[in-house]
Amino acid sequence: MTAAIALDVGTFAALGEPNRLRMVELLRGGPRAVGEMAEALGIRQPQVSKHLKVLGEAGLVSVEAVARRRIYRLEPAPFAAMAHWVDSFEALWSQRLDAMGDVLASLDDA
Amino acid sequence: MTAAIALDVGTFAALGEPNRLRMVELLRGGPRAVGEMAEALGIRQPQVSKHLKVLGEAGLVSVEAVARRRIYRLEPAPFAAMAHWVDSFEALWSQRLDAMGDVLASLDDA
DNA sequence: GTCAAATATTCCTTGAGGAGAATATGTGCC
DNA sequence: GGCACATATTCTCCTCAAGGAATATTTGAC
Repeated sequence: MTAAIALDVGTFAALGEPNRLRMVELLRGGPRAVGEMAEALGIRQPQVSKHLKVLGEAGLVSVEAVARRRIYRLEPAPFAAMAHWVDSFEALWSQRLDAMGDVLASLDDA
Repeated sequence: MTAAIALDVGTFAALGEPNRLRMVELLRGGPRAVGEMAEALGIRQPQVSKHLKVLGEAGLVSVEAVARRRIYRLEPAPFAAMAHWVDSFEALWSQRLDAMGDVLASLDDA
């Protein structure tokens, strides 16, 4: 029995800041060094480091030192936890999607 | 082709507050009036109303007036958007889960 | 060891947001 | 119309977090 990974509020709090969400979207394309992210996002390096610290404390990213650069990558666990959590809300929209299906069908007919 | 519902940072920001997350978890069990939520969570009514306002502005809840009470319920759309978004990260952990599968298998053996 | 590149940390200022208390608004009841 | 219940709004205080600028730290190159 896989103990469901607990979802932390901190995950949402960390992602609830625009620049941090952008950073996560960027890291979605693969690991990056701090400087690359700063340039790609048009944010000053210190801010990037600070946001990475927050993301790290939330467990969303991990670091690997390569030469004098630090490569950050997304950490799967919190995302898996989020997926599990939000999927448990599926009952919320599944019934409504039935009704919405009719609407979409009628649109397809047009 | 279903136009993917855009995920808003505000969704995370709204859920990134402990009491608001608790309120969402509570509403997960069905629609509730303000007073019920206040009592169930041990939060004063004005705070509940304020948090509901934030949740409403983020599109996470909707209201229905019944007599002199206001029934709040979860709104499916943002949760569906979150589910879609977080699922797009699946590639992140799917490979690692292969490796993790071996670990889990070895644990099962023990 | 010295210098330069890459990143982290500190200090400061400012603004946003949450809690508490009081009050306003709305709505049904008689 | 007046009253009581349910909810929303306002105000104040306070804490925290984000951005900017400067600086410290680490590490590689020579």
